Amino acid sequence: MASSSNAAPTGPSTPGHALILETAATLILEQGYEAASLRRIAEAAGIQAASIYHHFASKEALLEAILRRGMAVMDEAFTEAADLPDGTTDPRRRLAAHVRAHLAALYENGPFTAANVTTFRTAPAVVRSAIVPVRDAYEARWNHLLADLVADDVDVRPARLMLLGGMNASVEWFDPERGSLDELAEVVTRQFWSGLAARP
Amino acid sequence: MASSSNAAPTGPSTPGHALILETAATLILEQGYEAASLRRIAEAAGIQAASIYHHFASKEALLEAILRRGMAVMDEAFTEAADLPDGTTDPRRRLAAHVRAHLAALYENGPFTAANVTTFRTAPAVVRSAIVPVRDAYEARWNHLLADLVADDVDVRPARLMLLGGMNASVEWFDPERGSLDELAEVVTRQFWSGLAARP
DNA sequence: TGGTTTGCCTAACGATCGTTAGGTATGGTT
DNA sequence: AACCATACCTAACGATCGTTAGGCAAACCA
Repeated sequence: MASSSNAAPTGPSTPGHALILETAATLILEQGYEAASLRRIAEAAGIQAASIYHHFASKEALLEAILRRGMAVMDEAFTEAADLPDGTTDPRRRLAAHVRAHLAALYENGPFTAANVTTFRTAPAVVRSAIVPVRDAYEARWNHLLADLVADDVDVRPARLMLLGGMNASVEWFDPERGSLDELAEVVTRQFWSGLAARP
Repeated sequence: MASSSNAAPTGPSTPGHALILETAATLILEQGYEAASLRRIAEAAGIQAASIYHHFASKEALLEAILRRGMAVMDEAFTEAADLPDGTTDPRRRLAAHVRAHLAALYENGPFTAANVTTFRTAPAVVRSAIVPVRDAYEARWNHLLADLVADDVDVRPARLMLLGGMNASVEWFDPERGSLDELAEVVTRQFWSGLAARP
């Protein structure tokens, strides 16, 4: 294999390149990968469909670039949440910071992260297997975090799946224009950490 | 309007009709609505694409029938879980029964319920708005249940969204052939009811 | 037994899909 | 001034899409 890392090749990042990427991510998020045709993406970006091929080798390559960037955003958010301003070790605080970071990535960084959540499952096999290791790495970071917060003998994987599943499902109902991201993060954290029974 | 209820028209339910429905649900769940073409569905069912139109008016009508049936399955499961054998009123028991029922509907009743989870968001607007009231009714039942289990002044809606989101997200990783549904239901219930902090 | 309905078929329609070939204007390099 | 890569364009390719028209055989009803 040519590379031993999952690092994104980032790409040229010229204005045209970035515009296509952003437009495609928006439309794919809204309509799904198959329904968002290259002609519709091109029209929304103000260019011709064939011009996309100057920047991306295929529609699948375009999707992979979108998903890869979405994962990169989430990974950066996790990293930033990991070093709290003061050297806090309070488990609930640390959890809250990462929850807030994941939700922020989902809603503040354009459609890249959200497209990751909604499109991955039905993406072409080639694309999916290219992204799988990146996904696994991100989920492993969550596993390590959660394992760090609770007793040693707890299997945190089911809890992680529920937490990420619950947060990601919020893209179906949460509107950052109408609701507060901080409130959402607080509700999610409280529910996940203390459960429903402990609710005041 | 012709009807004032959300009841499913059930349909003729002849063998051919049912086979198409089941085959289409499977393929749409696997590949998504757009990617699952009528020709592929027909081939998997052993008929010709045009023959589908003898049973369904359009591809959209086919999808709507699938989603409607999925919702019906979930609704029945909820109803059955509502009357516990003994007249139990223990909140956690009641919650556990409904969690188990929802997960069972997701995994034991073919691809109809799962297709509902994965396909709804990007379904054609006509189909989506036809299903929305059915969805709302189901979610309202959960709201009432949860409100019944906790103190009166608690807003249970965020908790419900996280619970259903977490359970539905399990279709991306849980394999009923390999894992126990009862165990999954127990883990979900415990996590949702008591939170991570209370975990032994 | 003749007529009608049911359940599928073949064949084809126009539209749209991802993709390719080849051209053109622009802007920097030598 | 000659050159060349960049960033788009127009035009078209074969394939596939949802859908329609019309036929044919078996089953049901009179």
